[in-house]
Amino acid sequence: MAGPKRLTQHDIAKLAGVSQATVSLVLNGAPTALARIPQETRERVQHVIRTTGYVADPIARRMAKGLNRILGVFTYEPAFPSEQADFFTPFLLGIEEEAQAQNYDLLLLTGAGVGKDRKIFADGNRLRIADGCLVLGREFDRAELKRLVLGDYPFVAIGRREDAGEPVPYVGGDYTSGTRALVEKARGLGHEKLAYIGPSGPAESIADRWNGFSAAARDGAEPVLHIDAVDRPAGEILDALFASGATAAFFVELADAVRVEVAARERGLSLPGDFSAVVLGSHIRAERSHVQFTSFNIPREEMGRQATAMLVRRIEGAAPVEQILLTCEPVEGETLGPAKKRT
Amino acid sequence: MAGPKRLTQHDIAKLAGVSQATVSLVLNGAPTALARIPQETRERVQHVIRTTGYVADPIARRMAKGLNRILGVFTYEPAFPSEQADFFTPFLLGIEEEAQAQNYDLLLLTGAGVGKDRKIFADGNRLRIADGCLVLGREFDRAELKRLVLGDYPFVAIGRREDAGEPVPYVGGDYTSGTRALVEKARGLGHEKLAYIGPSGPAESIADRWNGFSAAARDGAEPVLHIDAVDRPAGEILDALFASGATAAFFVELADAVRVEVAARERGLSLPGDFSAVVLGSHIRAERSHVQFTSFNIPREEMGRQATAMLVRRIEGAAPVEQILLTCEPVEGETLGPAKKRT
DNA sequence: ATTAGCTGCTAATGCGCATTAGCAGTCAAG
DNA sequence: CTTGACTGCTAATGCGCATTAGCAGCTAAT
Repeated sequence: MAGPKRLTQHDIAKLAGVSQATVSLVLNGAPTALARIPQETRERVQHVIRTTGYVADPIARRMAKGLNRILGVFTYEPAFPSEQADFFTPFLLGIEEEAQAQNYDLLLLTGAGVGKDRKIFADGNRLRIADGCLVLGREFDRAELKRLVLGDYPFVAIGRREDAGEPVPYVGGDYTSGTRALVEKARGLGHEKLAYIGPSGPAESIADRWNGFSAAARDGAEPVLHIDAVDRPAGEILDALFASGATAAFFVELADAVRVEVAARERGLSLPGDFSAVVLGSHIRAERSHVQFTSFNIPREEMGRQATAMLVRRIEGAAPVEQILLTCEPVEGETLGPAKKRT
Repeated sequence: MAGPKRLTQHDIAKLAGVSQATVSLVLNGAPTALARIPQETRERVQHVIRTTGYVADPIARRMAKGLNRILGVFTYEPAFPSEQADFFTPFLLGIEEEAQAQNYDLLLLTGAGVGKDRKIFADGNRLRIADGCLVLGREFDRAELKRLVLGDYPFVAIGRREDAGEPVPYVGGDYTSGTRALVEKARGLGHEKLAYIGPSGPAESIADRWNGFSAAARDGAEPVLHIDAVDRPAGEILDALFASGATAAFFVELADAVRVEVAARERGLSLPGDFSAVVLGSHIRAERSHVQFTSFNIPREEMGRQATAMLVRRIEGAAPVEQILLTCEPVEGETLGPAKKRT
């Protein structure tokens, strides 16, 4: 059933003419213990290890000591499918980088459920193979999050998360401030009637954008339109936009902005001449559109890096819960201009 | 962080007034063993389990069973940095999908060396943490491959590999046939003088394309130009192309084809009117060019899936070495047309 | 000569579970 | 009243490792 059986420390011990305990000590004994094993013996053991390619079984290691220098990465959606890949890849890049720097390996938890129905705590919960775990995904299962928070397994979320019983450790992007800055910029350019186009789900990332928008809009500008449904035809959105008298439109999704821009162009309108458009987040694939939208940047790689560092801190030092929001720098772009006077 | 110590079967046993073994049996004993535990006892145990919320520690479980259900993924280049991401992502997608289906987790080996200097057997090598391993990358280190093949650690390469001491288990793309088909198609359109533009390294993927090209070209068409160096200016390549009298150019790298096409357009030439161009492989990011080149598709996702399945077979059943080449379907494109008569 | 201290190792134990051998009791058949 | 079969459970072991206690042999100091 099981393929060729693994080498064990016992095998190494026999080959080196020592005991299993000695092999373990050579491998990772405390300095005080190591000092009592002469150079000669250590080298003999090391040599056998090197020639056989022996590596300690992570499961056993974790069993005995509780740590194995492996970080789990759990994604609520499969990480690589092409629609998702562009979303997850930058995070993974940052994570991989930092993990390597900290000398941890990454265990990609494929989850038990198929496709969309992933659950952390599904069958036999393999989570604990790793020393700790990063959790990412657009939508979190609140019940699972709560269970995680209340448990004693170290984890860090990527993306801001509301308290779930207790505060959730996370590294997120400061969408609220990013959005507010853009709204203020628009106001500075004379925009007084603003449209908000995007979903309004319970997800924190969505809520933050909306909060930033409405907070900034309230004092100075006027939100005149809020289109929730995103599957509406671009032409319809455009119509609503003009009917409302808005001079600037804030899009949560780049895709919507692109669609609306295309529709506008077809009508002979241009941005930002006829109206301004702002996207609340960085473009995943900028090259798909030839328009460089005004927006803010989401520092995904940096989020991955910092989340990883935070997780390691929690694993190694039982650090207190931290919550970090990274600044989302504005992206100048070319779709936000002075407000056009309408009649 | 603070939490009561994890419950163990021992705790459950005490609460239910039975032994640890009984708890384990109730939880997942063989039917024959279960038959000997009366309903009443089972219910008592189940009740305690339910009220305490006990869940078996998956680590200990795997430890006892002897299987980790972890697949390693080793890449010869870091997988996520953006230049590489487009290359690796489709493979990873397939791998993740199949791993999930087979209920394995993925261990991404971040590699010891940073950047280009990755080695599988670098010391501190954590390869064997996993039950088996997938190896991918454009260029393999032959010495390492040999060591892998001769060892008894289950692995599967992605991409065809020459024997290295013994046959290498792999799942690759059939570039030879893919290339041959395209050459034959060109011949059918009247192309008799063909150019081959691309490197000719030792890598199997490169060799296969060249073999397919020269085999197909030999009977019917005539290879009249072979440009190895790829860093030459596009204009120069174009000059050489015309000087040779070739009516169709076969590019190994999409990037070269794009450059040459741009240069041609600048000279007022058009494809496939003035000459035909064929790319030997699928476009990683087609949208970067507005020209849809005639080429063949590399089924990267499927390669990932099948390689994963093959690896699982080897791990679980010690299956014999398999070598699979997947068909690379032609991509019609718009750059291959009838040969133009030259003077 | 005894003690104390050091060196170079190893035996033993436990992590939480799965699994097997087997014990004590009951009951029916011979 | 003995044997055998069956019932209802438990003790014991091992998975591969980390870790601790401690043993035997030696030297230096008292």
